[in-house]
Amino acid sequence: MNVAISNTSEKPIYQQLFDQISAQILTGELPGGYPLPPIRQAAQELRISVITIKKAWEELERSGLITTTTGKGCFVADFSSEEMLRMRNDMIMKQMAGDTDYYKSFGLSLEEAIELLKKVY
Amino acid sequence: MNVAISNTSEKPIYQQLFDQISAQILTGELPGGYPLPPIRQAAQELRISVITIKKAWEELERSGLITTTTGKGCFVADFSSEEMLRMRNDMIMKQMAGDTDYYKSFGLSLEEAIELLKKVY
DNA sequence: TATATTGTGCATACACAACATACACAATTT
DNA sequence: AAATTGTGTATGTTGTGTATGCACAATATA
Repeated sequence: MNVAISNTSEKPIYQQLFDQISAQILTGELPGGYPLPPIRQAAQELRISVITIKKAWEELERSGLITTTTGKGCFVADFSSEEMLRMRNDMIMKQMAGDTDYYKSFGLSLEEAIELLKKVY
Repeated sequence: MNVAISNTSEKPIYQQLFDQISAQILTGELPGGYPLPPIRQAAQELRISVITIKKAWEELERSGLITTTTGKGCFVADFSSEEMLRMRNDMIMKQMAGDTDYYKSFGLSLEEAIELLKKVY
């Protein structure tokens, strides 16, 4: 497991975990069937509580990205390349829709948004 | 004052106020010298507490967008068109930088980002 | 100077993130 | 079959930050 959490971030730790792992799953970095580390081990490695790990894992399962079985563990779900690409773009566009609301409130046009995007990307 | 607050939003009320009013100032919708409504009046209109208004106004002053004087009121600061445009783009780009971090975590390229942006804008 | 109007400060209620610990279930070993 | 180990789960507690009401201080104006 390769994640980095920031205690100074304004985002909750469990959401940081969810964001990073869901990205790794949908980019294929974590293949289908891959076993996530046991929550105790993950908690110890990241120096955080078991419950915070569990909350992140819960969100991942709710999104259908992993399957979890008591006594066995948590495993990355299986997807085709097409499914993964579609899910990735869906997640990004959903986020983007909220982001652009903010830009639009300043009267920013699509062309201006693209220009600024090129600058910061 | 023309603002709409959502109690179901995940964003704090004071931040919703800050976002909307700062946008109205930097787009020229609220001209320099324009008097913001007294916090009591604003609180009554929006059905929220005086303190929440005050917190939003505080952030606006901290950003240099308004000046506030006890006993007198709060007034929109004076800016040239160039200053306003620059401040607007700065605020948007600052926000955009955080937004793109999320996109990049999915391995999204600039070209892909622009394509998706066109779809959702 | 008196009075009304404005912003400010303080103590509190509430929601949620994060925590330590104890529990229940499943797989493996003996 | 029973014990043991490993897994996720549930309970209760603490801390941080949003939002609140009410009393106070400073300013404007008559």
